[in-house]
Amino acid sequence: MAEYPPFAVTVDLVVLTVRADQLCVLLVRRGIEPYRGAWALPGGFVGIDEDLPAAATRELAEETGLAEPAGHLEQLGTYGHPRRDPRGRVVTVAWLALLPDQANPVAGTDAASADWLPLSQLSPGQLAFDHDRVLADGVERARAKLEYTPLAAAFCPPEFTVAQLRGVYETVWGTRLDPRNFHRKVTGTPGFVAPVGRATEGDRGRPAQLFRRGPAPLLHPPMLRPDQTGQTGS
Amino acid sequence: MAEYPPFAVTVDLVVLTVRADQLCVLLVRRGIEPYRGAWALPGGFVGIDEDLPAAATRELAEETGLAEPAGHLEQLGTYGHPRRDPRGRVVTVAWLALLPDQANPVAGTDAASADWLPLSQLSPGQLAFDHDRVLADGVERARAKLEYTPLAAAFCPPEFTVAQLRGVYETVWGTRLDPRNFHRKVTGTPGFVAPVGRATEGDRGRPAQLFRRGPAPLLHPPMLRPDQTGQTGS
DNA sequence: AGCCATTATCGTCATGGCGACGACAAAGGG
DNA sequence: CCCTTTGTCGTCGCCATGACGATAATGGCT
Repeated sequence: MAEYPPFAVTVDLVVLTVRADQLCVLLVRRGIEPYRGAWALPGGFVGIDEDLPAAATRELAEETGLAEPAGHLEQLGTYGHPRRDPRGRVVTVAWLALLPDQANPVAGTDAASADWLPLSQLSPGQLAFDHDRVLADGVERARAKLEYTPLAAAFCPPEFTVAQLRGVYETVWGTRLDPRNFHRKVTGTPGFVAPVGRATEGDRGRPAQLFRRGPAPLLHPPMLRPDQTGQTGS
Repeated sequence: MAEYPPFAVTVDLVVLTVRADQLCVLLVRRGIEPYRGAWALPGGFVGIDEDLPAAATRELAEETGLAEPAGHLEQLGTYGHPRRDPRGRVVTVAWLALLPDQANPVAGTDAASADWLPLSQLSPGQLAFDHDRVLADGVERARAKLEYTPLAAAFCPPEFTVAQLRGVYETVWGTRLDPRNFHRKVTGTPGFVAPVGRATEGDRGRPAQLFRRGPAPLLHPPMLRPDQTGQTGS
């Protein structure tokens, strides 16, 4: 194999969460060159005997301090432009993680500091390497997957209300959804959510029923995103 | 960079086409170890200065003799189990290609012979490396994408009839679709297909209108797959 | 030529999901 | 005790869809 071009292989993570009605991404501030001082997606090199999902899970645990008990992790795509890293030929396998807002301490295991940044505060060209595009692809994937999978629940704690779930959709899609129709849709789609039997207490307004993720892997029919065709004036 | 584990990076192609009412995949017979004599997905090593999409396009051109004029090519996923290749640590970026049945000569640029094989004739464990799984993922992706994209047209020549398009769906999904409802759906979804203005001649039955691919990147609403819960007699 | 098989295309009708919205239930705060 | 807030259930009309029937336009056959 020595006759073939040697590559370095890394994993990078697009870790998304919803907190305070904002879609946020986990970013680290780079402590070394290149792009020293810039924000970047968390990630690292894959060990020579390490499987790719294992590397992604390991990095996620290192950066967030949790072993993905809840949430969701899937492969997003691979990016390998010859000059994406000035140090040499690095191919990175990007992963998308959706996590509930667990107020992670995000203790930087590495020297770099990490933090949740709202997507609305990020401007293009702000991230190191090609991470702007990776992040954009991840967000796009997340938005699309909310339509036809029950993955919105990955942003919620194990038990959640219909309103919390609706809040996830509204935040990720940037739209408003009718509470009554949303309630009908969620509770009416088989396998989307499963009732716990208990209700919230202590909040404002009428207590809400608690639910868990249902067993359905896909939403049939899908959750429809409202008409996004701008045109404010009807 | 020499301090980081060296990987070999390859691209592998899942090239699908529809011919004779069969979903077929382009496979090559391996001429060297490992897996000598076994069928495998076409692919090869990525050049040290070569971009990943460029490598995929190059391999596709080498194996099929065409520069992807029609059809569709997208990244499928990356597979990198530490022992997927006995020769060493090889990470492969798999790509999915959908092509019209152009009766490609499939002149083996490499010494290996290549051919179209119907999926129905393949049994699990028949392909080299982890290509069984890569192929399964590719087919699954293709089936899913027919639902919400106009990509079925990628299996057709530049100009095609509604019936040809329906045949693609029926073959890839393994179902039957009502010709009248399908016609209404296809011609009624904006941007799915664009009428050419001419019609076929010389075939059996009434001449059919010719269409081209429309500009829509997504199908709204999606093409629904018939209830697959049918317990067939088998 | 005439009939028929074949394929393409248009219509009709009932059903079901969804958007818009009204109504009621169940809590807390003044 | 009323009012506000939030959750849940119902109703109505529209539209896309599945299940057909009907008609149009060809080729093949006798």
